[in-house]
Amino acid sequence: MASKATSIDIAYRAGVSQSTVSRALRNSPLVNLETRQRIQAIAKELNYKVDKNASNLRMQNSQTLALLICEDPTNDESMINPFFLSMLGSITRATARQGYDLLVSFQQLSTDWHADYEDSNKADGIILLGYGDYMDYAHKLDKLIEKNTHFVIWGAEHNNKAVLSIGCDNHQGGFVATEHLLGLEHKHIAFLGDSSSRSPEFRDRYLGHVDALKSAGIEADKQLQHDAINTEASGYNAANVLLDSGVTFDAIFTASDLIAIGAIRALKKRGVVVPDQVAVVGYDDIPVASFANPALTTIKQDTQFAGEILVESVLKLIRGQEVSQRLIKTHLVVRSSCGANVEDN
Amino acid sequence: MASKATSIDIAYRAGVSQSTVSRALRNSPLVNLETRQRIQAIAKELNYKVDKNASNLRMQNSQTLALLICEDPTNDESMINPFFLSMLGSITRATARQGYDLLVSFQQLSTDWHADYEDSNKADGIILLGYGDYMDYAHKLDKLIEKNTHFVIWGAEHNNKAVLSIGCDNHQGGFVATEHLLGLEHKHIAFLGDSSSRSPEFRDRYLGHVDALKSAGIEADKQLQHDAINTEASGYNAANVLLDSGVTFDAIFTASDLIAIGAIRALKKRGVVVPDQVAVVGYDDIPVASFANPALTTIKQDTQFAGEILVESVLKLIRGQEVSQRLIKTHLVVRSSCGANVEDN
DNA sequence: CTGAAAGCGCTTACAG
DNA sequence: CTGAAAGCGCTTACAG
Repeated sequence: MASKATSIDIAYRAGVSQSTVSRALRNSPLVNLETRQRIQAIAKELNYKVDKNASNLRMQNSQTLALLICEDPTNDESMINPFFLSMLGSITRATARQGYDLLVSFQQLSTDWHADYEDSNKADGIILLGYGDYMDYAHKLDKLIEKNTHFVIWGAEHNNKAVLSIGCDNHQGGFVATEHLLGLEHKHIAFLGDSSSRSPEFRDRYLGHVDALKSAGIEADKQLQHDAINTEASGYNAANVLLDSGVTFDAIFTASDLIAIGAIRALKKRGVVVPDQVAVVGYDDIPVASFANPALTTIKQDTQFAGEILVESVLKLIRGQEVSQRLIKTHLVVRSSCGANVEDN
Repeated sequence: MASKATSIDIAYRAGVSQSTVSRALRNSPLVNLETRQRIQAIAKELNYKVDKNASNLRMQNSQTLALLICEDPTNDESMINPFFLSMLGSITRATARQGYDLLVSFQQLSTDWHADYEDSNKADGIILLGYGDYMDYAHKLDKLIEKNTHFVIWGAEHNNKAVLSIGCDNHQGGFVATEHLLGLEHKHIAFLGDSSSRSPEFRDRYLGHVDALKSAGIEADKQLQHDAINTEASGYNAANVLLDSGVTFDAIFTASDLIAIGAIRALKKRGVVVPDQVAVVGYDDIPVASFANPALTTIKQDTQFAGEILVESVLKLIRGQEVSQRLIKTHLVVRSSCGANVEDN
């Protein structure tokens, strides 16, 4: 095949200048309608596509967004957080809908970020997805701010007010989940998940949990909270620690579905029946949740909507428009692991 | 912040020409070592990054690969095939390791492809991931070939020999799965999944299944095969059709894990105990497989390795090197749904 | 409405 | 070892 057609080739065939071709292809009203259509027809015939590198270089933008997914270093390579994957899907679609391309990259928190996408003019803005330990990369965010990078981060509100974060209302999610368990007459509700400021999202879910208890006149018992990171194995371990502690509990609210699934495995292994003896509520509504046994009652985050807001927000940032923090409402998905419903599965 | 530093800024500070800066930054031995280091230090200080648009325009390549994930139009938006997601992870990593960036896009089979990535110089090559109906996009592939695009497609070997495909050995996978069930004394093994040429991967799994039966002296019974596409719902329906048919069977081999999970749900609903009354083996080893109840015995495709081969292959294509079709071996993962193992869960 | 020209920020052949 | 210069393929201000 001959090498790619350029605007000069079209100009030659159309008998006009290259400038006119460029204008016509961008559908400029400056160009005579007839000429414009003729040029567009030739472009189509030659299978011409504007060279993005040339165009971007000239326009000084890239019409591209970068998505950085920062994984927990503890997760093994193949096991990507399913929640992120769901977000990835909706972000990709939202980006495409806005006429942008999406550069995707997975980053270990430990390693140096290739966050130079914007520096090298490969992307106009960056979306950060991370569930991990915020402390570890706080200084990296500072660097981004310093460099005046356009970026949004998914998750809890950040200490640094210059960081724009979009996230689900974790406090509300924790509140609703616990409220649901309380409504089912559970009094001793354990919480499995990190409650420190190192995991702001988990912490907010915990605080929502505590507030729901408080509303019911129950004081949160620190003995019923055990740390866990977002993996099945960690949930399994935390549940065992809880069981070994000998403290009485009739329900568990976990900071994530993965933790819940691990906890259920631990309970089963000890012969504890879910939900009859212990009710379990998870968080995220990952695909596995509905296939778990029993099917997991959980808090659903609307990833579809979240992806749209995330993309819309970076775009606003890029355009210099006003943007603000935003909390997305979550909602409860009742299945059978909480004992409220034994229809499914 | 001041606008981005360019090589001219560095040249000015270093008291050399812009050409020398460019050479120094690419670490050319042509530049005096000392000068080179001085220039690199200044670049670092200024936080300089080569402008990719300018560089790519000049070099006529983009150091970028595009990944097109073509979904089944039947799947709802949020439910992306988990197997693809796993591939996405490994492809992203393999791409990064090779110093390339990855542009990701989801495409409905129905709509027109934005497969103009390479045309517009945004990507040097394309990786196509699709589990769907090959017929539907055969002519789109023809167009890609015609345009001399560098692309690899994941999946079964393609009729058109000009198409480079990399895939797992579906025939072997089907053979091994069936062999395993036969070894467990199952004689009446049903197959759930499309066996037509419209789904070449499913068809190959079916053919492997048939050959394994043949090796055991069993003639495949067409009454035991029912079509299903790659969704849980379709598996559920197919299993019901099978149950309604009244034909005897003691095991089911499904063309995918999602189908298996749907089938198990149908069996449970009818009071059929898995694996005691009917053994089930799936295909893919998606994350859900190990959490299913009972945990799913399945055929694992090594997505890590597959991603690497895929990336390596497009890269070779781009460099004009020799590449050939390639089949990746699969292996059996024994869990409890086949009755061979009741340890887990 | 159209064309000639400048320039986006690089890389590299050419000349020294 | 270094510099001046051309050129990658566009977009757009300027002049007509």
